[in-house]
This record gives sequence, C-alpha cells and structure tokens, in this order.
Amino acid sequence: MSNQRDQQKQETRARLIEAGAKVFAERGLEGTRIGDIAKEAGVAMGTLYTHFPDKEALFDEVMRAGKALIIDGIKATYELDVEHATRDLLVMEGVVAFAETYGSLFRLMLARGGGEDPIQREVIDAVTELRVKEFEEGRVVGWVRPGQNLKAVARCEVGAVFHLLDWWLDDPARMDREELIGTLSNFRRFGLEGREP
Amino acid sequence: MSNQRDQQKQETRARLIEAGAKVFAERGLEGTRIGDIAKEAGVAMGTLYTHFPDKEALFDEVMRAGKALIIDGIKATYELDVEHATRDLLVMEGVVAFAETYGSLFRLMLARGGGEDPIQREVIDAVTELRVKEFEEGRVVGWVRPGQNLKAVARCEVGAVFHLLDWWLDDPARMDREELIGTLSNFRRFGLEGREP
Amino acid sequence: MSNQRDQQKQETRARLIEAGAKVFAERGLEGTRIGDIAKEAGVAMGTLYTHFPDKEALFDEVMRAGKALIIDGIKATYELDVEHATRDLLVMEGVVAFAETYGSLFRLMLARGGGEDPIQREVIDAVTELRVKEFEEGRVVGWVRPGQNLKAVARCEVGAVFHLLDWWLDDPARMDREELIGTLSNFRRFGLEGREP
Amino acid sequence: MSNQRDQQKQETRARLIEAGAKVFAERGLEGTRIGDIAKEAGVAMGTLYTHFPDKEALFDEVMRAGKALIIDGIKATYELDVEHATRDLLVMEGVVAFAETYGSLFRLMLARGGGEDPIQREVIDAVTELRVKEFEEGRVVGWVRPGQNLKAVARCEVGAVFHLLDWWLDDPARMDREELIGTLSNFRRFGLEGREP
DNA sequence: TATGAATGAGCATTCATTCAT
DNA sequence: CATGAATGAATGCTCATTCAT
Repeated sequence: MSNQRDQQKQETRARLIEAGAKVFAERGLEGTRIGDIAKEAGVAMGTLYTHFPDKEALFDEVMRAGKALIIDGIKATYELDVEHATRDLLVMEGVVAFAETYGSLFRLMLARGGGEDPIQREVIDAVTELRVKEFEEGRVVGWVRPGQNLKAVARCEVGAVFHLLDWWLDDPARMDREELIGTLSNFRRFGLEGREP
Repeated sequence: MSNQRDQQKQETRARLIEAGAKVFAERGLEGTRIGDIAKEAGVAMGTLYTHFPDKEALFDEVMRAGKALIIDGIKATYELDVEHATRDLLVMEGVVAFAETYGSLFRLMLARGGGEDPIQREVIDAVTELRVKEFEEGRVVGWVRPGQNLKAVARCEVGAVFHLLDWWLDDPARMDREELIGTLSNFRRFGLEGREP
Repeated sequence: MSNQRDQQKQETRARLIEAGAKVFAERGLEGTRIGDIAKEAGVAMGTLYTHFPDKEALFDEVMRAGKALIIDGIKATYELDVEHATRDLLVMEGVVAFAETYGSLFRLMLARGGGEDPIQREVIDAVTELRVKEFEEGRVVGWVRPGQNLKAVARCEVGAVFHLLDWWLDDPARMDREELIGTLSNFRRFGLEGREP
Repeated sequence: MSNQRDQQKQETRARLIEAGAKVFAERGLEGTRIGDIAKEAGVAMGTLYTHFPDKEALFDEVMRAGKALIIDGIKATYELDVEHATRDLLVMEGVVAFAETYGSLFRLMLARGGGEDPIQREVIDAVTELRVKEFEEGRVVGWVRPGQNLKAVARCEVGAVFHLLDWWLDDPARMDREELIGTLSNFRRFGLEGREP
C-alpha cells in the first residue's frame, strides 16, 4: 500500500503533537492559538484538522503522550531490584530529570496539576496511584509508619515533590541538584521534624 | 458629603469583587466572561468598567482580597500563645476551614498555585514566607530537624498541604475532617517514615 | 429673582462652550469624548446635559459662537472707511490673527471646512457670502476684472486663503507674517501670472 | 502554484479596497463601521482582517491607492508636449474629471484635505510638490510673476482649486463644466484683479 | 492529504446618555 | 441645578473551524 504516504502522515501527526506540547505547555489550553501550533509544526492550520477533530483533541493527545512518558519512567525505576531507599532516590532523580527536560510541560501536567481538563487530573491520579502501590509494599515490609491513610499520604507526597520542583524550576540556581534531591527525599520520608526509626 | 452615594458605590464594588471571586475561581482568568461576572453581581457590563480599568484589574483585586484573607488568617493563629504542636493543628484547621469555605477560590489561589499571573505567585510566596519564619523559630527552639534548607522545606510543606486539600475537596466523603487534619499534620511533621524524636 | 443663580448658570454654560471649542477643535466631533469636555470645563458629565440636549447640540453651539466671532471680525473691517487695497490687507491681517489665536478651531471651522456637519458648511458659506458682497462692490467700482462668476471666484479665494494658512500653521517658521500676508493678498488679487492693471 | 487561489485572494483584497474607498469617503475614518465595508465588499467581517491588520491599515491602503491615481493622472498630463496655457487647461480638466468620478473620495483626500491621518496630508503634499515643480519651470520660462514664494503660492492654488470643486460637487448645476474650468484656470492665473501680462 | 482564505459567533471594551441623590 | 454611578447598545477585533482547490 501507500506506505510512503502513511509514513508521512504519521510524521506530520508526531510533529503536531510535539509542537502542541511545546505551545500548550507555554500558554495553557485557552491561551494557545491553533495557528501557533501549526506554525511551530510547520504545517497549515487546516492540516491540524485532518489529524484531530478539534483543539481539545490535540490537547488530550499531548497529555496522553506526556502521561505515558512519566508513568513509564516511574515504572522503569520500579523494575530495578534495589533496596527501598535507593529506589526512592532513583525515582526522585527521574522526576527531577523529567522536570528539567520538559520544563513547562512538567508544570502544565504535574506541578499545577489538575487543571480544568479531566485528562490533566488523570495524569496526576495515575502518578499517585503508582505511589500508593509502592507505599502498600512499604507497609508490608515495614518502612512505612503504621496508621496512615496511604491514598491521602500519597497526595501529600506528590504535592510536596511537584511544588518544590515548580519553585526550583523558576530559578535552578536556588539549589544544586544534590541538595534538591536530598530535600525531596528527606521531606517525604521524615517531614520537618521526624527522625529515622 | 455624598455619603449615601459613596456607600452605594462601595457596595457595588464589593459585589463585583465577590462575583469575580466566584466566577474567576470556577473558570479561571481566561475562561471567565466579563458578562458572567456582571450578571452574577447584578449590574450592567459597563458598570464593571467604572470600578476597574479592565478584566485583569478586577482579577488582581480579587487575588489581593483573597491573599489578605489567607494571610490574616494564618497570622491570627500565630498570635496565640500556645505550644508548637497545638498551634500547628490550629493552622491546619484554619487552612481546612478556608478551603471548605472558599472551595474553588482556594484552588485558584493556592492548590493550583502560581498560575501565569504574577499576583497568583505572590499569594503562595507570601504563605511560604510565613511558614519559613515559623520554621526558623522552630529551629531555634529545637523542634525542626537540623540540616534542612528551610525555604525548600517550606515549599514542600505548602505543596503537600494544598494538594491534599485539593484532592479532598473533590469528594469530602473521602475522609472526615479529623483524619484529614491528622494526615496533614503528621505528614508535614514526620513524613512517610519518620518517628517522633 | 435668583439672579445670582442665573448668572452662575450662564457662566457654566460659557465654560462648557469654551471647553467644547478646545476639545472639538483638537479632536473633531467624533473623536471628542463628552467626558473630556466636562473635565476641561471642570464640571460633571451630567451637567453638560442640563445645558445641551446632546453632544451635537453643544457642537453646534460651539460652531455658532465661532461663526459669530469670525463674521463679526470681517464685518468690523468692512466698516472702516479706507480704500480697497488697504482694507484688503486689513481683512487678511484679521484672518491671520484669528488663525493664530484659535489654531485648531480655525482648522475645524474654516481650513478643512465643511466637515460632515451642516453647521460647518454654514460657517464657510457665510464667509464666502461676505466676500461675494465685497466683490460686487468691487465690480461696480472697477477693481474686479470683468466677466467673472463672483460666487465661484469667492470660493476660490476662500480656499486659497484658508489652505495656505492651514499649511502655515503647521510650521509658522515657514514664512514671517509679512510675507504670509503679502502672498495671500497678491495671490488672491493677481494669481500666479497676473499683473496689476 | 496556487495561481487560482492567489488570484481569488487578490480579487477579494481589491474588492475590500474599493468598498473601503466608498464607505470611508462617505463617512470618514471614525464614522465608518468595519461591518459596512465588509457588507459592501460582500465578505465576512473576519475576511477584512486576513488582508489588513486593522481598520486604519485598510484606510491607509485606500489613501495610497487614491494618491497613486491622482498623482499619475497629473503626471500624465505633464508628459504632453504642449504649451503652458493648454497644459494648464488639461490639468484642470483632469482634476475636474477626477472629482466628478470619485466624488466623495475626492473630498476626503483633497478638498477637505489633510485630515488627522498623516497619510491624508501626504496626498495633498504630493500634489502641491508637483505644482511647485511646474511653477519653477514657469519661472524660468517667464510665465510666473517674479518675486513669489512658490511653495506658498502652490498651497494657494491647490486650496483654490479644490475648494471650488468641493462647492461645485454639492450642486453641479451651479456651473457648466466649461465655466468651471474657465474659472479655475483664470483665478489661478490672474486672481480676482490681475490682467494678462 | 494538505492548504490557507474565508467564515462568523463571540468577546472585551467604549461612551453617550440617564436618573436617583 | 449639579452630580457621577450606572446603563447597555454598539464596535473593533479574535480565532476555532470549514471547505474549495
């Protein structure tokens, strides 16, 4: 079949998603102009509508792609057979790397998470869910302090981590990566006052 | 002088700010229609422009009013002469009460904090600053674990608290208030793993 | 009767007309904001409507006042018992003085004469009419070249004089007053090529 | 390439300029409603904005087109190798023809010349400049009376001609074309009193 | 499939005018 | 009579979406 043509089409689609990620991240769903995405992707405005029914559909696609990226990154860390504290650092490192690489997209999807669009909530919900599972294992093994509502605690952790990163991204000179990761790790493990058991 | 007139004017202005708080909170700056605010306030669209130069000016005013409300609430708690752990609970109770009362405005200003508008960052920055001061005292007194970057830790705390509340507001049946406040307090004090010193 | 109050009222009215003259002259009928006139006159916007039914009525009043000023000035010159060429110079001097004093009002009423408003045409028609009468006398006495349609010629003269002044007002350094008046006088008497009879 | 498409676009653009010329001429820059131009051109309002950034840009374009028409017309007459008086008549005939054909556009651009917009001044300045050059040649050849400031005199001529035409257009029954042209020519050559040298 | 000119509903803002005080 | 807050129709401009080429 017209494999050549099909490949072209997929490439155009990919370019649109990438362009969308960039522009949506910078200006949000409402602030983004369809024309800016088209220009960024180097195609005509009409082309966008041969790939997606409307603006929001492209937005969802961008979110979906971002979600996959994040979730896969975290899951990959879970596969490793290392002890709890090490894995914890690896997860934090992965999140910091994602924030550094994707900057404003990270903000759009996670830090100012849960915008009006349901898909945005979906992303942060999925991340939280992963953390809950991790914590459940931790409860079994014993490194989780007993008597906690894990879903709620996972929300706290997610909020703490993403908000610190949001702040740090504004001016990365605020802390070096090592201190950043240390702070993230320590706060989520021991809070402000806690001591290692 | 025209005291009657002046009072009327201030009342209209107040109605506009209140209406703005409601509609902006529900739909954000860009998503809000001037006409909806006017309808909510029960005045003509033009009236809005006799009180504020444009949409954004009203938005700023709403943010400023909200900021005052939040900051004053927290500060009031600080005045009390109680011991650290008690005050901590009181602060959390205050924040929960604010979130319950103002719902979507709380989200707009704090939970999804730091939208594009500088004024939004200002609010969450101010709250964080207040926390940093509290922590500095705690360091002196000794209830803060040594060796922490307090500014960074304050960001974590703020992120944790506001994000849990954001999630809770979606469905308050998730936890009763007591458990909510307990979770907030414990997480920010001891994290996921820490023990009381 | 309340003579005091009546006097006050007339003064307010006069202030409004003067303010109107200034603002209308600078910005035209459509470009003028009622509020600017009120501010210039130092009264509230509503006050304007106790003196004039609407914006256009004030505009007409301003035009009417300006018209009287111009026509009276020209007529005064006609009263003088001097010979034709002298009077001619005096008329030109009067017009130049008016243009210098009233600047943009002169433009509004004469130089860019005959805007959309009928009252504007009225002013320039009146001036032309005066000139026609003068020329008719000149025809009798003999200083007008025979065989001319005086109404048409008066239009030419008015156009020539007012347009040169319009140009001159842009940058009065272009010519000194003497040269200006000389040019006006000579052109309207002898055109570009004519010689003194 | 998309020659068909491109041609369509140019046609739409031309229709907008033509419609703009008509409506602007009738109602001026401020008095014109964008919607009226669109309706006149038979396109949607939005279409106007795919061709011009805003109302004023279309206005400028209309002025520019009109300016070219006028200047080219006058210049064409200058190319002819005829004697001075003949050419003079031809120029007047050209101007009258333009005024007859374009009516209100002629008024907007020339007769009430030099509206607020710089582009309007530009048109009348260009015409004047052309006349100055003509006069400079006339001075060399000898048909210009010596001792005149040619720039100033050109302003007088332009004012005289355009104002008479403005008046005549109100009611062309006032004079037949021959008398009109004769008056224009005679006045600008000999003024009210001058004699042929 | 890609294009981009055309569309037109939608929106923020302006401003002449009114009217309760 | 003077005031100026309130009014709301009117307007310029935007932008997601369509569709002829």
